[in-house]
Amino acid sequence: MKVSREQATKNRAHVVEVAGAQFRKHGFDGIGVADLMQAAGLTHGGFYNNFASKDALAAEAVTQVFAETTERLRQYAQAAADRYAAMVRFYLSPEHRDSVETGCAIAALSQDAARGSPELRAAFEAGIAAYLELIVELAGVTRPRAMAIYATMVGALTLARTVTDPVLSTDILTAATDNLLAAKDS
Amino acid sequence: MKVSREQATKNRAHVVEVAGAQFRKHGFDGIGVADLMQAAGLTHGGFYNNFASKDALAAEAVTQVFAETTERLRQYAQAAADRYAAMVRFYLSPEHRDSVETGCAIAALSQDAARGSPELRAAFEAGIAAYLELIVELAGVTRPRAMAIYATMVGALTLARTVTDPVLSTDILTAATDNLLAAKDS
DNA sequence: ATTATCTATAGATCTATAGATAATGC
DNA sequence: ATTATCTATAGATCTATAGATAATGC
Repeated sequence: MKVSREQATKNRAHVVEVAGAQFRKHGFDGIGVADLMQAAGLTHGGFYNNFASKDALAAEAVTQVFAETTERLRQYAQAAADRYAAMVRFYLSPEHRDSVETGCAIAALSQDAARGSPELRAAFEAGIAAYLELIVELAGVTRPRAMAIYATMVGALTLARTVTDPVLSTDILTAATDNLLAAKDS
Repeated sequence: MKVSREQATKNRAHVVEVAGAQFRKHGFDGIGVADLMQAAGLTHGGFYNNFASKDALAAEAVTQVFAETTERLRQYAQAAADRYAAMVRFYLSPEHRDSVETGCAIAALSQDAARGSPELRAAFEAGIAAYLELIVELAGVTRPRAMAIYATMVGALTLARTVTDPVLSTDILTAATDNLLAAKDS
């Protein structure tokens, strides 16, 4: 049953990748180690050879998710004429709302993270800092303004995912988008 | 061990009250029925005479929390000269940030709620609708603008609670407050 | 020989229920 | 007699570990 060292490294990375999606989808407490490993095609016993604990995996998965999502957003926005508008529209799109498992870690997990371990919170804090840098860079705004923009995007996506009425949900996304685009530097 | 019907009614209400605080503090999955009942001064076996399930209690507690928090915000803002500014400053105060268990249900639990039962989500949806009405009333803004204001407040509070650096946390609250006050009707 | 992965399980949860108990309220 | 609350427990989780297995890589 043993695999090559190279394959083992790939397996480990795959567990982190799967965990990033599963945690966002189900929440940190909504998915167990055994189910995570099964989703990655492994048995749960092997987990602790690769990770010190479920919490350590969570911190690692969150770091990975931030790296992926900020890079994706950067690529997308940099190709657009109006980078600020592209960023806002991308973040507040119905597609992002309907794709929790591949979307923003903050919008999916930050409330649980705030109750989490120092390690987990540190991973989020680093991700938030990088995200703010990205907004400053893409939108050409001040750091305080980037904070307000980020807050509006996170809050709107969170609200849009909480309500069940599709009209209200879309209205929230549209309202936040319109307000952000109308007042870029306010 | 039996108590009067009157006392039983009080006990039930007390469980809902305690649950509202404990759920906000620990998350829906972070506190069990036995611990909730113990915090209310009862044993966990009696729980199911009063509630159909833990989820039913969650929906009831959330409804109660929204009623309390919106009423408190209304009272506070209506006594101020600038109701809009009072509302924003109240919501984005360090005191609110540091009082998860008595604060806004959305900022504490909405991400878990989005993964929850239809009953739970319905309780949140009604609370959100009432909150938007309150903002429209207090701030005298349009409904779309109320959505953007609410989104900014929820997102900023969520971010401020996620980071561990107290300076960054306060900066986020201040940035969101300043932006909202500078652009009330944008 | 080393080690990546497996099976199996310990120990500690959790939700929900069954049945006993004892005070209320007809 | 009714019923609010209690004790005790069933059954299903969950995290983490112990020890076995078998393929890699010296």
